[in-house]
Amino acid sequence: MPTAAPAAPEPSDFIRDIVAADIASGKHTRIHTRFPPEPNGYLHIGHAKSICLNFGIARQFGGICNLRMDDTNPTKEDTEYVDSIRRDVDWLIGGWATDTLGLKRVGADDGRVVVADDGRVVVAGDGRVVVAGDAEPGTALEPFYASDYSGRLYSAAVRLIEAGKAFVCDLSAEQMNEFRGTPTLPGKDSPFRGRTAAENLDLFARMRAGEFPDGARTLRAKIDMASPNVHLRDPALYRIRHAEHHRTGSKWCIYPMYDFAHPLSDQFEGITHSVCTLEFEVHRPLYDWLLAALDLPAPLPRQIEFARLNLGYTVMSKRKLLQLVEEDLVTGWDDPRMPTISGLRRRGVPAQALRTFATAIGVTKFNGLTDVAVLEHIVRTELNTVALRRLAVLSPLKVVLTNIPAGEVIEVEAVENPGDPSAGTRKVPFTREVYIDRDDFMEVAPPKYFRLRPGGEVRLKYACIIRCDEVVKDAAGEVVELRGTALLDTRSGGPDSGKKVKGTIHWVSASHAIDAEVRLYDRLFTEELPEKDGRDFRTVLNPRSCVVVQAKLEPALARTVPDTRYQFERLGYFWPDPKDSTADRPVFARTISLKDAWAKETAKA
RNA sequence: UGCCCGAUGGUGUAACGGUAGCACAGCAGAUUCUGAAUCUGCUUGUCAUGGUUCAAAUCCAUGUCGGGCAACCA
Repeated sequence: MPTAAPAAPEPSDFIRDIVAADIASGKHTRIHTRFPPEPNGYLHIGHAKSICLNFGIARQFGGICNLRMDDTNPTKEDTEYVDSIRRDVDWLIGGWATDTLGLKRVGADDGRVVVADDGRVVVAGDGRVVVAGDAEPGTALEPFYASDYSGRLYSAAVRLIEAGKAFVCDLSAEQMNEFRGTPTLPGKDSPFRGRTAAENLDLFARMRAGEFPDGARTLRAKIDMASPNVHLRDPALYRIRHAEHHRTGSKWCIYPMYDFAHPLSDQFEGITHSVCTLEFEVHRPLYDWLLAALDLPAPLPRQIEFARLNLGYTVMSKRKLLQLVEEDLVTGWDDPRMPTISGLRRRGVPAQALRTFATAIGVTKFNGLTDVAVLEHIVRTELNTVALRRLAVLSPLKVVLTNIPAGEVIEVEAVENPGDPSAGTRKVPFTREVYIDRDDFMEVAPPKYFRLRPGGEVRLKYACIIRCDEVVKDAAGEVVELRGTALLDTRSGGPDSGKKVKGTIHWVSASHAIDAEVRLYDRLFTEELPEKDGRDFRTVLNPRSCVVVQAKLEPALARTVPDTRYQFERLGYFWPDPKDSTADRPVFARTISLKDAWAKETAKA
């Protein structure tokens, strides 16, 4: 295994500045963040940014980051998503922040996370360690679930009612919309706003008991219908939903809203910094109001917002990704063209590359568009250091080297990784008949073309220089074969090995090559902004986002090592598709192409 | 047009009242048994206008532009 890159300096951003200041001022003596996805879709690279931020902060400040399923809407959530989220988080932070992953003992619920005398985080009243890295071996751990807090959330709502700060409202959804006013016009008080605490308590209990149908009543905060912030205009806290919840089953028929459940979940878990995206900025006054209204003890969690990731040549919202999946525009959530974490993983992108990317793009409140070239560059850099070099021909053109006797096998030595001598070398068979890529031969070539042309010479990497003597065509005039001479004295290590030619190309021995399907992935969309000016992103799908070819590979590729990345020399980084590749029928996926200065040159012309 | 937030090269980000830096992209060259990698060099920026100050990207005011907010979603 190559040694890890030297430890990068810890990142710095305005959120980490706040965290550091809160420690310096003594406001907090420990740091606790959380990553709270709703299990209604797969995680994508935007979530990766958030994961790296939240776990990165925990790591940097010796704290913990809880994984919490924000599952307060039974109609949208599913255990398939819970499982995928767990997998993706484990993979992304594996070996990096696993020690900071906050989980809880399976079944432990309604537990307040507190710090014990020895500094360990435990669930109060339970006493069990909940940090994954600290857990006793064999302890079954699971993420936190907002739905586990149903009981305590309900109690908090009751207290709010008792304090006269919440009321049961009989307005329908449409009526509530009318009463809310508009951003420019103040709203009107609900006619049910004046109900007594006793009446509210009774009604809320009956809501819970299932006496009313869906939508019949809500529990609302009593704040200010004239507030310029519409989220403060007596927002709904609980709604009636007679629905099966993926976790609590039919135990509850009332479910808390995000604005009610989230700040309280944070507080229950002892979260110190609740980091979320910009669209929740206007919710922050409500977040703070709720914690204050319940008179909860300091230090209270603080919500901080940052800009979500926007990446070129892709779409990012769960809704659109779901659409791609449901309309079979891709093969699934883990299609290697998807910006999902599972898609990127299957594509062959290392977790470390995603982490490096998350750090590289920074954290601010500016809503920008990140150039996908940054991601591509980081993936190449990461792979370049670890990938084993291999020879592979994607579009084979046979070359017969007439001066090599049929049946003779010349073993040439090839380096595994030029940047890592310890990776060693391997033998590659070189014979009379080889395949080269069609791109590496031109019958009529421009002056700056360095590869093979009639009468020209080129070096076969690791072997020797060859000369093209004859071009064989079929009836249609297509080039079907080349015949040439191997200049054996120019062999690597041979007497004329120092001879210079402009070009060096890759090749495989025709008789030794193995056949394999190779999937050449490219950007999913042809436009950097798929939805620019309101256009339907489906109209700019890249028809060449997955090009499948039958390739000829050097024999060493018959045996691949799990989790190993390969560079097909001069082409790009590849690895066996973890789902579809078998020993009988190898399937390789291109993670990313190599930079191609020649392609750029020809594109200019 | 009510409230909230933001604005630094093409893109993303740093500079926390004192030399506008870094990365990507781009361009030019060196090197190369990968037209990769590596190495050199270069181009390009503080939204505008006022104000405070010895000194402003930074503080203040106004404007401009961009984003967010009116689910019983999160």
